[in-house]
Amino acid sequence: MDETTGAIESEMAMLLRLADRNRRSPALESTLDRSAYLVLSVLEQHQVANISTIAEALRLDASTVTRQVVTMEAAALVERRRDPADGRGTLVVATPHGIAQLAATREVRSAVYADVVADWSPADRGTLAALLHRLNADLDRYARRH
Amino acid sequence: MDETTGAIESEMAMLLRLADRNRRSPALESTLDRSAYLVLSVLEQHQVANISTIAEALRLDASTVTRQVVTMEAAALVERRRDPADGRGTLVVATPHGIAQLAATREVRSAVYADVVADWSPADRGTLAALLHRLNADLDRYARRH
DNA sequence: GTCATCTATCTGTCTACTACAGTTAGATGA
DNA sequence: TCATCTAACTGTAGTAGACAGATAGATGAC
Repeated sequence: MDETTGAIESEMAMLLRLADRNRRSPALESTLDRSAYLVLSVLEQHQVANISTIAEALRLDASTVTRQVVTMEAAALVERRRDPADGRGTLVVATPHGIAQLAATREVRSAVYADVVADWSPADRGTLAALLHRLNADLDRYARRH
Repeated sequence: MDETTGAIESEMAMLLRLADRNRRSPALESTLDRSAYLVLSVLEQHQVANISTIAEALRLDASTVTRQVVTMEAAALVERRRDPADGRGTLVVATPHGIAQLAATREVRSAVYADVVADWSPADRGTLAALLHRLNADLDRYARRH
């Protein structure tokens, strides 16, 4: 077990804590909560998706996605329709309101991170973004293998 | 709003999701959960700490720490005593069992991350650890300012 | 010394997020 | 056409956390 890996682990533990704390930052008040934000991000890429596609993209249990989508439908962020090609399936699409909320939330959240890394050099920010991207890919691979 | 900041934001959103998912990885079964792990990490540095010190270190509400510590006491991970210098205060110390569990949990969690970044170069791992450290410091500053 | 005020903790209550087990309705192949 | 498979949904439960209010102990001005 090398030093660096231990450091990554402990930084990650603290990062998760602090990022969770940030979730309740006043800046994010009246924006989408994380689950709706992620579901709409998936819909942005797929246009239309069924429950299992969303669950798979976010590594969530389908029952979790069902409930999130039901809540989001009540908030008029998405619409649900029966899949004409498969009567068991539910097709989910973002509403214009959902799309607008996604954009607004993304704006606010990005502004928060812009503030957090305000005095980083562009090069460091680029490196961070790249390493996080790679880390996500590897975490995803790990989750699939286990 | 520059591109890179937007990328950092979306990578962070996904990172939080995937890391949360990892929390339930079979590898972590029968190790400390995140809250106990973090509380014991704080105690490792302070030896003895009262509730507010722990809350402050982890940016948690004191009521949250109270409950975590009560739970941990029931699991024999910590002991609580009345502060002799201040009858309102509660001093918390790790038990030998708590210390052993912290070490074991750290081992397992580090091994998971070792697996995740297995094919990274040592240089890239070092860069990741350093940038995460810096990001944590800046998130912490952000949380304090807002 | 005593009282008003401050502070450390604890309790009550609530929310967000998620999983697992079990049910149901529709699809599908022998 | 029936056994089986599968997509989604419902019931239930657990973790992690906040905020508001209660309580008991500390402290400073007088």
